[in-house]
Amino acid sequence: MELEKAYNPAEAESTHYKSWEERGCFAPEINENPNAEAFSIVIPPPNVTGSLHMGHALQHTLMDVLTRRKRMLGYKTLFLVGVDHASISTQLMVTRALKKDEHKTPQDIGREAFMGRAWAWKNKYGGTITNQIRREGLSVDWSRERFTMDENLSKAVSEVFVRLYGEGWIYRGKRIVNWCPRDKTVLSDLEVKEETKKDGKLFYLQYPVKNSDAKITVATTRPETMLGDTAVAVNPKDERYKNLIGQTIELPLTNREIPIIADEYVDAEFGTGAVKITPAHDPNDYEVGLRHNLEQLNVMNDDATMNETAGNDFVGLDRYAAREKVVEKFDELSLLEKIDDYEMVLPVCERCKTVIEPFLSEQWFCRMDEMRDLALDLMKREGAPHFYPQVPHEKVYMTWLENLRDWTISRQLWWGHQIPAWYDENGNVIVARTKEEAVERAGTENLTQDADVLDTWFSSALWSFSTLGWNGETTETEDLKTFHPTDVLVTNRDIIFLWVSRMVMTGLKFIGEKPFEDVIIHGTVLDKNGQRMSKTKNNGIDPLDVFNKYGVDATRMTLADSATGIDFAWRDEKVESFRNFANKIWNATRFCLLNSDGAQVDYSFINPKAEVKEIKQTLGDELNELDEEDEEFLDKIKPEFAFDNPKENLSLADKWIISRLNKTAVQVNKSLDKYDFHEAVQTLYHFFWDDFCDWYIELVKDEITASEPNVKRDAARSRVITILEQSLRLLHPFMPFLTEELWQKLPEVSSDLHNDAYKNAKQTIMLADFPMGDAAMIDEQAESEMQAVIDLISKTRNIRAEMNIKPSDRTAIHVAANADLQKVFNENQAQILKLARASELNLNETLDVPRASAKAVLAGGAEIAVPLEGLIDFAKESERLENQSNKLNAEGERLKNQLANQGFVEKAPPEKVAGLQARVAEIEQQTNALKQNLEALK
RNA sequence: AGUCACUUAGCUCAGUGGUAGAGCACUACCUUGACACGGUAGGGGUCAGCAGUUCAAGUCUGCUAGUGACUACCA
Repeated sequence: MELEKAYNPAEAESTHYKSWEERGCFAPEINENPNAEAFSIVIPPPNVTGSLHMGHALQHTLMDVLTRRKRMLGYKTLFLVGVDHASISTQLMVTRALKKDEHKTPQDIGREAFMGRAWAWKNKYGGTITNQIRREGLSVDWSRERFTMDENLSKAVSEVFVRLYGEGWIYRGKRIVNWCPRDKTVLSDLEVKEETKKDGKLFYLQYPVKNSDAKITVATTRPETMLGDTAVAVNPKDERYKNLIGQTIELPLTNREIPIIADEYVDAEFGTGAVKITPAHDPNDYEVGLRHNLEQLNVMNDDATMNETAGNDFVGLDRYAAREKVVEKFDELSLLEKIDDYEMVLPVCERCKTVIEPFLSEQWFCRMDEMRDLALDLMKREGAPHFYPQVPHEKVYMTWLENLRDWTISRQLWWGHQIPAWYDENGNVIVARTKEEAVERAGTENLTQDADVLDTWFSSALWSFSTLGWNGETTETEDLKTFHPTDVLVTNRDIIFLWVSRMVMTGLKFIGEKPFEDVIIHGTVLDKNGQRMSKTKNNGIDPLDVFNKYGVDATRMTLADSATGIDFAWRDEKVESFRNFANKIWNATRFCLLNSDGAQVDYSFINPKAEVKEIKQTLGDELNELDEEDEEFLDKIKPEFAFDNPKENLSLADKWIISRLNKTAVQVNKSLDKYDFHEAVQTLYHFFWDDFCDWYIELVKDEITASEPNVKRDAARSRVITILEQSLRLLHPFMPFLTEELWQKLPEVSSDLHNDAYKNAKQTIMLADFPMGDAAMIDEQAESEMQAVIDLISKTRNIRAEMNIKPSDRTAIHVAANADLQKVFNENQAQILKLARASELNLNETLDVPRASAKAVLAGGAEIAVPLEGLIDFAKESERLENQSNKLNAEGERLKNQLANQGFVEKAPPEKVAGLQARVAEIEQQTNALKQNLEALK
């Protein structure tokens, strides 16, 4: 079988996902090992109205990398998927559609009909993001897909509400809240953002003092609220106003009289030092009002138009129109002192950017003091959840908890979980799980349910356990026992408060345990100019476009490579480089497959433990009780199985690549265990491209491309294809599609390489054993010998390049080296000749070459010379040697200075000093050699 | 205002005490039977600035400057 010349991602992406899903590979049930440890992760539920953006793609990639690796390692793995109901945005969309299609408002059709439309909308359009999740290749268990408004999850919401109410942690009250006049609902503090308004104005209004000619001037940015003023406040220490305290203001435009009061809250330095107090329309004024027993005059409707209380002149006007009119009237009355330009910051609705109106209304609140203590104690007690990176997130999280205020949980919407509270004819509240329960408790059928729904985050807060079956009634499901607490949460820092902290609190409160061990907070994907992506700036990058252009795997690699916890600017060039990497993997495999006749994938030559496993299976139980490392065990199996010692048949290149492979596997596992995705990607990239493609394949090329079949050739083919197979496994969590596509094309993988937990393992790489790497297979001697060979080849190539030797011209290489190195070079002569384009390799103790030679020094005291009669440019060669010499000298000087430092020699660790001394000796030897070579040119 | 992060090659970023790294871009050569989405060999950085701790600082401490984020307040 021959592969196409270049990797075409679309093909692989269109077939494998379906096949994985159909075979049930994503469900934990695929794991048939009854003793398997569990690994679980829940997706931060995206909005049902949403579509995939780069932040999702990043987050999802990281979760999938972790999940796929754990699954391959034999964990019983659950990656739970689902979306939340997004109360506000869904309601907005459905309302918009209703208006467009039927010219009706929600009120026109009523709550029940509206809910019908909303569900229909959800069923029709709500699948956008879930389909995109399939496109990303996420190995999520679709059989456990959840929605926050599922029956069971809704039941959990009611249960939690009822219990918290019962304990007095939920209450109803009239407070100043953040009101969005467009959505006509209250919002929590966290859903309010700030916007700077540069062209704001500060209005100075004069209020006449009763029975006096005096006027007191107040400064305000919102003159229309003066219609609801119920006092003017000054600082008690402010000498200017001391004698006015206790007097009365005749409030213009109204026929009301309001007192002048003293309150510490007033900053005498700001504005005029006198503040109008509007308790119903400002949170600070509200507090002042409570302290002084002031009336709360609400002058607005829920759409921010003025109501009757504002007076006949203003009723029905929008707040901004009312503002103009108030200012006009003050001007007419000559009570407008002045208008200053004033830059100010306005609170706006996070979703629709409408300016928030502080509004006095009756809402449901969740008390956070005791909830917060649960989370604080957990951190103090066991440092959980552990944030990655710990700095700065842990501190931010703790500080926020410490200053936490009560949470407004009701919303004036229909789409969502209707608050499980009923009112009887007398207005008594009955909080119950169901209407039946409420009726029973109230003793009457005549009950009205609270019209409001709960904040979407209230249900998201239960996500870690409601998704696993908890609903208050059922509290111990198999899934909860197996998968809770989840292992790790991957999310962005914007929702540490909105979601992470609340999940911790509810988890502790209702399950009695933390919802997750670790929390990975990833950075934000910025545009190429380092700006945040936003709809208003229209600088967003659609992950789907990137998938289409470069492939899903390349995108995943890019995101994983960038995941260091801090923000990063998106670069198309980077995806391009990983697209190239995917193509490199494709072509390396293509080459191996072109030379794969007679080859088999067999791990035994690189991992004796795999052999042991096979032997154990053959010999049966008697050996299973013995430790594999035990000498008795080894003695017992050796004579029975006189397998060749495979290591003795291996070339230096083989030993070297086996060592590199094991180092890579060890490193990748280590990196992923500490959630260092960047390190894992870099390790894999350089192993595959530099070690495997640039060196190993080149070193064994002649051997595996031999046209005549023979045992040696086929063994070499097996080795190269096995290394390749192992590499694909290591890459699979990052690049699932490409690796599956290629893995399917490899010769059959021997059975002992599969994971016992999965009966489907032979059909898919995603259920193959993930290579852990074996420290015993790391061969430092082979690595250093190979390094010498690489050094020899590279230096020769350098000479050839610098001297402009045509690629077709072969040159001789003379090497001076010690006996050990000579042996290494001699054994690898064929490869050296090929890769250095040399005609002959002369090995000696010393160099004896014509003057017309280019030379270089190697590590370990070796030197090389390339005779270039008629080709050498002596001036250029001098310059080249000079350059090398200068570089070495600079380093040597630096090190010698360090060694000359008494303090260094005395205080630095001895091995450091010895290392430096050795390096200095080598540099001296090499510079001497270079000097002699230079002399010889003259 | 407070808290925090960031500042390393032209660009995007790794690198937490011991000889400055990667990818892209750049230069030269190469259409060599896996790959031009490629190969080979190169050039390029007083690690924002200043001071300190240390035998030794890109790395630790303090200050300064710039950039960004978050929290609170803003009559």
